Amino acid sequence: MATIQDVAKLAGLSRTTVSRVINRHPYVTDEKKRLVMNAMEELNYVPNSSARRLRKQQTETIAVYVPRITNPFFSQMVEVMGNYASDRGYQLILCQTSYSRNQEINYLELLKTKQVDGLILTSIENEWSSIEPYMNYGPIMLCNEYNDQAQVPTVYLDQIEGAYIGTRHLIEQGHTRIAYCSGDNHASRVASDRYTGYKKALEEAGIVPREDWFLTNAYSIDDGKRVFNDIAKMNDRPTAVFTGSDEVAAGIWKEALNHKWDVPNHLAIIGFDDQPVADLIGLTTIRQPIENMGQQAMELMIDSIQHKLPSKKKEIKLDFELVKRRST
Amino acid sequence: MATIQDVAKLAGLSRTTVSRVINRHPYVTDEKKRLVMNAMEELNYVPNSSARRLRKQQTETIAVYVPRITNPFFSQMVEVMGNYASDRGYQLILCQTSYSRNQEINYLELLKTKQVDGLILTSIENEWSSIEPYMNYGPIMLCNEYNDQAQVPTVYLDQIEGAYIGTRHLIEQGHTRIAYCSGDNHASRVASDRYTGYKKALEEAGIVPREDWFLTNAYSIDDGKRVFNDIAKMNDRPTAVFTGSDEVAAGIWKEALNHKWDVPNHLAIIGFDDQPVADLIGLTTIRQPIENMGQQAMELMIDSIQHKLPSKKKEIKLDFELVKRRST
DNA sequence: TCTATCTATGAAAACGGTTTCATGATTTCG
DNA sequence: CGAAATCATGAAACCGTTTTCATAGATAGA
Repeated sequence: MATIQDVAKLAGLSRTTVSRVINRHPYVTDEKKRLVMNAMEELNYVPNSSARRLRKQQTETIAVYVPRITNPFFSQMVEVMGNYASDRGYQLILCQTSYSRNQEINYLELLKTKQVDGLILTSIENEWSSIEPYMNYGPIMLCNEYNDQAQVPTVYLDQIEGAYIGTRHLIEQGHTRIAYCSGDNHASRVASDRYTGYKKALEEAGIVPREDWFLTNAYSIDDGKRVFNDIAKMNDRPTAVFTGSDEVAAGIWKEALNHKWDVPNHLAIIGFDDQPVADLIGLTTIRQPIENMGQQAMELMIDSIQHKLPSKKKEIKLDFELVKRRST
Repeated sequence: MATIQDVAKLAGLSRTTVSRVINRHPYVTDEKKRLVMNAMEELNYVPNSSARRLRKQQTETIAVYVPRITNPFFSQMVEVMGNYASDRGYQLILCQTSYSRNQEINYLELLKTKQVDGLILTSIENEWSSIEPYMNYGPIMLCNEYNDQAQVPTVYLDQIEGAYIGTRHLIEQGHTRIAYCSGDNHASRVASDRYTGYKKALEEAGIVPREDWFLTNAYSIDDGKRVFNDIAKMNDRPTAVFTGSDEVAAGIWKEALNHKWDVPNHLAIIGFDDQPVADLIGLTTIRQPIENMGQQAMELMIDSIQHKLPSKKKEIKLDFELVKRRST
């Protein structure tokens, strides 16, 4: 591999001048510039990025944390983030925490060892106090997830509102017996806020939330199937169910079909996210503006890296949209 | 940030000895080792990865190319690759080519500039001759995609066989009027081989493939919907359709339902991949062992980086499985 | 015309590690 | 007991850039 030294020699100039050409510094005559360009071309030279990183103390790489990339919500997020980063000359390192606290902490070392310039968390597994110390080593941002203690830029949706909209919709459809079904991540405000929004809608309508219709630990299609069976076994059943994701909703519906239940007449189901599958099967759902979120977060991150902005709380709140289909 | 020099000073030793401790070299007394450990602890020291990369000439990072991460086939692939890489201490850089030749070439520079130790291609947009020169800069591997000219390790499935199995299944169900529907990437053998397999099954059964039932450019759910409408408009219609992905199949089915067609009686549909959505909607499909492929590819890649194996053709062929559901 | 500023270039330092080489102490072995 | 091998450590070179500093010529302003 040719080095900058080789180029300098061939061009009959110093390393410094070659470097100036590469980095588009002023004060290089056109003639020398041409000499350097030709030499680079001839040697098929490209600057070594490790050396560059070391000297410039920056990596042009950003880490994005997701629980699992196979979750369509997160893969959509990563898609837009990756494309936007690429447009601005940044690489994206994918960190899958697999819902594991340890894995999350492991990956945080990336920032400390200067393998990335900054990181974007789309979910949090640990208490914020475990994450905060890493803020010394580079910018950290939240996207989707949010946290009261975190003094960092945050692009998010008001999940209270999202759940409220969904639950209200069910109430407007005439339901009063509405179950609630979600994942439960204690370090995450997303889950608790949704429950708050759900209760708010119920209470406004004079309905008392029932403990036995509070179903947790549901993330996947399979979890949805299990949830359906739990509901089917109840003596006193709900007529509608609010879910925390389209996958779970799809699982419930699928299993309901297996048991010859009619959706929405025997059970109305509302999903969350508006993933492609929701349109496919006709699921009413609450759309999250994923593209918008992902792009804004990445934009903010790159800006704060490039302008070395001090980290501070800055909230960007986006809006939900109810998408009515035939499951409600 | 503390450097190795700071640690050395605090421990009263040389940089060399500190480096030895970090890298678990032999020939360091337990006492000095302890001194170094304490100093590192006290200074909250971690080695700077850029410096390390520069000196060791390796990055412990691998690039994975996919067309789009939102395609569930590829997100599953990336999930297992990412997890396996992480287990072995490697990072994964995600490169989305967006089906663009330019974008693919852009990303290839990553290898040349030594930002990654190697790269795994799950699809190819350019002619192999455009990619080959980059083999000088580090190991390249194929996973899923394959190419006759590429003298590189390849983990793949025999797509002729996959399409053959699917088409045979349709024939065994009594169909003789079978349409073919897929994407069309000319640089990829996946597409052409599938068509070969399809024709092989037809010809064995004495059926002549029909040009007007050869439908291309189908990748997404929306494409599937379009394809259905194309079929519906035909005067002389097929009774079954072979598709190149579960998404496309799902789109066809969805649109068929909209038009009150009965699947499989009016139109039998077979998908490809066996993604979660296939189980959800009851789609017959051809399962690809994605986890297995991804893991084997990543394993091969890391081994060849660590043992500096010379790049050569080495084919690992895995098998398909037909999953029968109610769409056929 | 003289000085201040701007332009153009290169030598050397710096980034923060790892590896090579040299050296002395200690152990092993014939 | 002497030579060879092994153990333990540090100085210095090295990885390949960018940045700082120094220098000199050209230009502008007074």
